[in-house]
Amino acid sequence: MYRKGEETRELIVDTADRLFYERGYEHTSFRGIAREAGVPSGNFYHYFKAKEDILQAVINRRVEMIQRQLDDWQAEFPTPLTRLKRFVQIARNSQQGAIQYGCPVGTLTSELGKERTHNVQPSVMFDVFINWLEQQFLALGFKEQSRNHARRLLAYLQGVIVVSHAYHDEEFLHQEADVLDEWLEQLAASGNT
Amino acid sequence: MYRKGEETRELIVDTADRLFYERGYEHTSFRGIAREAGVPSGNFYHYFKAKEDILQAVINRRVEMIQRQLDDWQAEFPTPLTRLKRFVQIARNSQQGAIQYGCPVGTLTSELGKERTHNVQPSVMFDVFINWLEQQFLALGFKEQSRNHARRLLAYLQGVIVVSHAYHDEEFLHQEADVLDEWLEQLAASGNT
DNA sequence: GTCTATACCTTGATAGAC
DNA sequence: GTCTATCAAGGTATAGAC
Repeated sequence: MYRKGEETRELIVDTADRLFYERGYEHTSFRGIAREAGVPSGNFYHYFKAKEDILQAVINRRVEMIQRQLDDWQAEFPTPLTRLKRFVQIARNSQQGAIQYGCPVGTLTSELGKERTHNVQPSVMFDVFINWLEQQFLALGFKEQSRNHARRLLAYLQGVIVVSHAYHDEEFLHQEADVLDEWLEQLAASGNT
Repeated sequence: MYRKGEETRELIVDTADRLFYERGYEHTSFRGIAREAGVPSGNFYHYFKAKEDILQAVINRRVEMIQRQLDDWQAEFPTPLTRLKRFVQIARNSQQGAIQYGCPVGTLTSELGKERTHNVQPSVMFDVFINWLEQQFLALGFKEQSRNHARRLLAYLQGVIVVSHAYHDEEFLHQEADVLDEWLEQLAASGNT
């Protein structure tokens, strides 16, 4: 049963999520979110008493969406290799966003990592990916190396997006996604034996 | 012949460089730089008429320092392979900074890449690295693939630093530096034949 | 729950005395 | 060249009428 209040709250988190991605956290103001969402800034503090609370809500929202996406892929793709390839496919699909704004998770994590004062843990977004990737490598037959493979795959993709974003270079993004696909196929072949 | 003014200007750029790294560009204020440098904020505008001018000065300074470093390595290490390995060594040496604040070049590039209004090009810092790395791969016998190898090496290292920074994990940084060293040795062996 | 008005602070930037 | 005083704008945050 949704009241008006819940809808307003969701609208605020939606808008904040988008603006944090497009402008960065520091560069996004309370008033900016309020303006963009069409919510009077005074009304804001009924839902979030500090800017950091919105940040936490945005991170929670992203974690949920990522987990939902990964669960869907788990059901949709039959083998670990096809699932891992679907993960790499993220880069190709989100090319517009990645080229223009970088990775939503990576850029926010990098930005917040500089601050020592706040209490949020942006790395939980990475955790969801790494845990899921680890499961795929375990299913491929890897043991204690699975987590390393998972982190390496995530790290490589992060680096590729950082460089592609810096140069606004779609071609490099696609090219390296192909390289990753090849690497996964070789790894899958060696892991099964 | 250095006047007092030149020294003050250098002090400002030094301080801004450090604070942009430790806090990020948006999170660093004019007054913050002035306070930290011990220069009255009013005096500031004698040297830089806008915040973006300091940013440009900091980027120029970093490009010069990177180029000087790479020139030194070019003279100090006799073979392309040892030079490439020295590049990877950056990650191991700068572990404290990389773990705490991320890569000075990567984080600034990611942050500024979101903004569409300013006129600075942070990717020039990447250019210096990529051009130098490309020369090393060319010297190893690679042809048109050299630039790709250079970008891939840089991208991988960027990604590793992003993940290490997110988790404050020195171990992953060292481990992946070892992996990169191995990759370089294999590549060098295949390139010479 | 909603919205206006506003308090209080810091920001980037300037004018002008020394 | 140096420094104080100050500006307008925008930041986070709050009080209180509806």
